[in-house]
Amino acid sequence: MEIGMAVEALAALAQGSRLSIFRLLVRAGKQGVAAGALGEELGIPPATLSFHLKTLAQAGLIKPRTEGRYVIYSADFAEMNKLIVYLTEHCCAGDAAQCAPINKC
Amino acid sequence: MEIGMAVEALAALAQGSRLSIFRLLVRAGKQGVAAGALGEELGIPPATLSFHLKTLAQAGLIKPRTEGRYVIYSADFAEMNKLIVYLTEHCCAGDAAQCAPINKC
DNA sequence: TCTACATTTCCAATATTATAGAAATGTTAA
DNA sequence: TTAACATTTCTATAATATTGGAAATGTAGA
Repeated sequence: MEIGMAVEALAALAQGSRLSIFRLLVRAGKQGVAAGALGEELGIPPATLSFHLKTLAQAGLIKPRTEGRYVIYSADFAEMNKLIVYLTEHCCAGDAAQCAPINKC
Repeated sequence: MEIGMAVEALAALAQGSRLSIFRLLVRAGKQGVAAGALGEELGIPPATLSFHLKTLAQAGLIKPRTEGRYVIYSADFAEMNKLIVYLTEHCCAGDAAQCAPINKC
């Protein structure tokens, strides 16, 4: 990952509604959740929701797929992991003893 | 971690200069780096640097300590790990088989 | 086709954030 | 105690992001 993409992903997550959307999708797993259900669950009006979903998708953190008239979004776990690696890499100049371990998802 | 702090930490990292500062401090480990050295290394003028360092410190991601007339900043690895846990927790509703593993720092 | 429904796009108002020069604060060494 | 240095605060300007109503687009079923 290069810095521009990392900044974009972090900016996408750095907003309350979007962070809630993303965490809900992380919890949901690969099967994903329809846009409408997200808006219902989180109390976000359609136009605002669409804006936030677009922002997260543009950042690569979530992926839409169409099923009939529904658009179903799911978290991109590989992209999430790339972001985490980007944040933590070269930690403590390689001296792992200085660093706390990170749990798996 | 609760959502307000997570948003604040992500917002702190969602900016090119600050992300570069943080990654440099992650690489440096516990010993940290003086403010001036960070500005020198990254080409950021003093007032701008101070603004960004304050933002990162306020978010809990870095900690300052004073040594003579230098202020030395270091990454807070525990806080970084809390943020990562917050992002990834409850992944795939507990079905770990769906999830890619996350590397240690 | 017509109607209902899901989602997105358009738009304008509002709020937040980044930038860096100049001045202020605090520390060290001569 | 004076001069040099490190860092922060003050300030104004410029740039960017958030919000949601209304209208548009696309899909499904009667």
